[in-house]
Amino acid sequence: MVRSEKTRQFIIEKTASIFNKKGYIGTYLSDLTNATGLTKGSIYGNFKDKNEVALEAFRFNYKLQTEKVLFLMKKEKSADKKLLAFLDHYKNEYVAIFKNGGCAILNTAVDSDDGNELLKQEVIGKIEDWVYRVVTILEEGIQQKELKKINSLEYAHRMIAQIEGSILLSKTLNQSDILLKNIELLKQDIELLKLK
Amino acid sequence: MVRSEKTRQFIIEKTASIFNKKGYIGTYLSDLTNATGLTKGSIYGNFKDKNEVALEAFRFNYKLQTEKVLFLMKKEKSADKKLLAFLDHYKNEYVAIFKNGGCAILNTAVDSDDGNELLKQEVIGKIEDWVYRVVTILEEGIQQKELKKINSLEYAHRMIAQIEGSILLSKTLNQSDILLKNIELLKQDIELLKLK
DNA sequence: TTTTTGATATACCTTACGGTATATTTGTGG
DNA sequence: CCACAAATATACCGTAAGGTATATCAAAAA
Repeated sequence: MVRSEKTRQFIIEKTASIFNKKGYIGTYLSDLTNATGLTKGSIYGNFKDKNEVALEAFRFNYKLQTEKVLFLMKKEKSADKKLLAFLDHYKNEYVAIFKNGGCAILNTAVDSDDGNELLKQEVIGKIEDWVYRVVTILEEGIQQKELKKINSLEYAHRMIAQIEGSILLSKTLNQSDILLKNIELLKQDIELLKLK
Repeated sequence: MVRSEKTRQFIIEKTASIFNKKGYIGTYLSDLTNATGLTKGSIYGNFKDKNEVALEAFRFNYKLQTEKVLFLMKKEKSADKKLLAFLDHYKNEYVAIFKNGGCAILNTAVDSDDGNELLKQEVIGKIEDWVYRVVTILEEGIQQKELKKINSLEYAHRMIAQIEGSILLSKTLNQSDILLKNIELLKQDIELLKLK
């Protein structure tokens, strides 16, 4: 019981970045055995199929990227501080994110857009979570008279789009300043949202 | 001479959207033969390998997406009109783009980020072209006293990031209004740039 | 019309993919 | 410390991937 759960976790940890870099089809079982040092038998003893590994790998990558920032955001009390903490996260963590293959949501969304329906639904859910989280912060900020009245859903969509697009450009062109500058601009936007 | 060029073009046309949807590794030779009705022998008589087909397919997809809008932009004289025409393009063509598998730059950038170096260099070049084009329009507009003075490279990066991110969100969530709204916001930004 | 050349199809090769049945090993409760 | 259950490794399967050598066919030149 304990042993199998450990191996399962071990496999996920060791293969998550590979899935993020090479995608579902591009990651072969041989990649999984090489990365873990385990055999196919062992992997299939812990997972139903490659799809299940890929799904858990995505969940792991997502958690890896969000756990820290969610903690930091919870510590902040005001809406603007929460949002600024969120944006700062990319400034502080983009090197690690890039080393891990880039934003898991971006990669998996594109990768699963044709074909892997399970993975696609999972990534849709995560994006919706993300949008919901930003919207909630904005709404609370508006209600607390901390922020100007805006359409918070539209604002969230725009912000997230800009972040994802910036990651794409920065990573592809290998120019981290694009991401850093755009994050800075988003932070300025937040400042302009503040009431007092 | 003429015949082979025709077949080559035929193969590219028939397979371009498949590559855009399924990616390089995910598109099999069987997809190519099925889509064209030709045999592997015929395909390999016209292309060195799958990589070459993928490269030409990307070039075709890129051209398909940009040819029309470049023509429309050239017709406009002022910088702001050129940029608005460019933005309107997404409003008018997103259905066709989505049907073709989405933005070829976005898909190919993510797809080739690990592994396919040739394709990656090609997509980098196209993004740089795109950035350069926007920067040139902005610079000319500034020089002609049509637009306010801004850092045109940063402006271009932000604009492109927002477009790509919006396409990603819209396509993944199947909510075209996200793209449409963000294009509208970008158009408003352009209006604010105008001196007149 | 025949010849020749370029284009396409056929048949085949090697490799390795995802997956599974079975044997072996390892850790743990009695 | 032994027996048993759970976990891992071994050995194998069918399929299809990318690619190629060769045969056939079609079109244009002689």
